[in-house]
Amino acid sequence: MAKQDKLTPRSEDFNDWYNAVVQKADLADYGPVRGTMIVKPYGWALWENIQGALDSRFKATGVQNAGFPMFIPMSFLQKEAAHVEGFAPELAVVTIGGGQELAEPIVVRPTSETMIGHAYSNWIQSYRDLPLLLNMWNSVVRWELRTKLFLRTLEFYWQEGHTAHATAEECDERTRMMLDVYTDFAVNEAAIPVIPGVKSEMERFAGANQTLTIEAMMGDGKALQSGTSHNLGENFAKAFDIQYLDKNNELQYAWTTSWGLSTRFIGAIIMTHGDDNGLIMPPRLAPYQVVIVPIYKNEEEQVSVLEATNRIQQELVAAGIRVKVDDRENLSPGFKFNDWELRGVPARIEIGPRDVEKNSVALARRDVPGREGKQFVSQEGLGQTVADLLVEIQQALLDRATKFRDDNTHDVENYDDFKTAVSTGFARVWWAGDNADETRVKEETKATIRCFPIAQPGGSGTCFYTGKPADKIAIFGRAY
RNA sequence: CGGGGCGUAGCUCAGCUUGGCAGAGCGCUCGGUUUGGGUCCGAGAGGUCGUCGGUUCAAAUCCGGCCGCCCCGACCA
Repeated sequence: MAKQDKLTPRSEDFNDWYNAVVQKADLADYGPVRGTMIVKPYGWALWENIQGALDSRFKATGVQNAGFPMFIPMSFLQKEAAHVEGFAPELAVVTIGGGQELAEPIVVRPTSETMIGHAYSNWIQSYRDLPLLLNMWNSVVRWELRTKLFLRTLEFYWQEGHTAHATAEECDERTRMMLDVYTDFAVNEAAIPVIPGVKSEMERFAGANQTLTIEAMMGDGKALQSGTSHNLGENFAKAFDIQYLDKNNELQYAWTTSWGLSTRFIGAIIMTHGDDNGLIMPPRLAPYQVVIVPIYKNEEEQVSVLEATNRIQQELVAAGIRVKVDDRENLSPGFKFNDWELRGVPARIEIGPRDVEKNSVALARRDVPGREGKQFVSQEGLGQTVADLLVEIQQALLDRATKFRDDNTHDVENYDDFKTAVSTGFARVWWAGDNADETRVKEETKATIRCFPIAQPGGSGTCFYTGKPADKIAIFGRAY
């Protein structure tokens, strides 16, 4: 195996790097229908860890999981004007069932607000029925024209939460609460320093009064919307007649929210942390946190090395660490090192005859390549040593990503500087433009308002584009 | 849907200009060898050359239709 084709360096062709890494790291493959994706076990394991981290957070806020049909009557979509207008171009529609032409076409859900609206209008009669807090883990279908593994496929996996409330205040609070959940998850589980903020009117979800988002910067400086939380106001309640009697026996419309995070987030992890050697998984979400590579020349060494390997594996498992032992025959250790680096396993333990003799192991960290990242440590207390290292790696990834984002985010005051800024990253600007201005900026620079950050500096300034007085700052960037 | 590129082994591709036995590297299987940063040797398996038609004694190769995929644009979690 003299030379196996290497990854295209990220700096050379980020897109090519991404496509190669997704497939070579065994996360996913293309499905037979254009734009569809097969998620492979390693990729799905990552998704399961994402699900676990989110699900427990949802439940901690009182949310329960449920399942709803993937088939939605076409007429449901049409009940909310903005909603149908937004989704009509990308619907998959079933017109034949069981060999018979259907009386009414059935839509494969692109999202479930309408199905939820239907159910909630039946379930909600009284203020005592509120709040109603449900979530579902499912897949949805949107007929996208241009697709890319994890980032945009015809079908994708996600969770969609749907809540109904008695008051506008509670609704608002829940919208914000779920944004905070996503932010906490992204920062503390995925080590991705997202910017929580408010979407502009143009980027708002079809049918929402307000869309909140977490925006992340990828390794090429482009933005990725990584999770969203929508305040739907009374829009869907009015369209689906979700009404309840309040304490004064007066009929009121409910206030609803919806919020989602998809397998797109896997793309965010890949593009935030990966390097020229492949993936780097954040330890808290990594399917395998440590890989052990045993090294031996002959049978005698094999026996003692594997004995030590098993013992160490058990100790690490007992310490709550997710461990993979690579006992594949006929593959050299060097090959395995590269292989697991490509797959992004955060830490690697090498055990050879010399280690058995000296009661040590070689411990390498994925985020620091080469010799610098490798150290020889005692087998004594290895569980704790590794656990500590994983915490350190998690923090280092967050620090590095934060620095990268900050280094590539620029405060600008004029259009020329703006264009320079968005060619490599984000521009942070005072903004007082309208939709037409935003459209023009997009046409001229490909950059859009990613969000108005929740954390506003206060005060006021001058809009870089219109020259008008502005009271809020916006983050602009080119987006996936 | 507009512009460009491409369909040959599981993957990456050569062969096509000038028609004449279906190829290489990687991967896979078997045997041996090796193993502390992408081991080496040997033997194998594997293809209706996207598809339909045309030209020809003869088509992966020339001509036409269709289908599909990739990249760039418009649309998007």
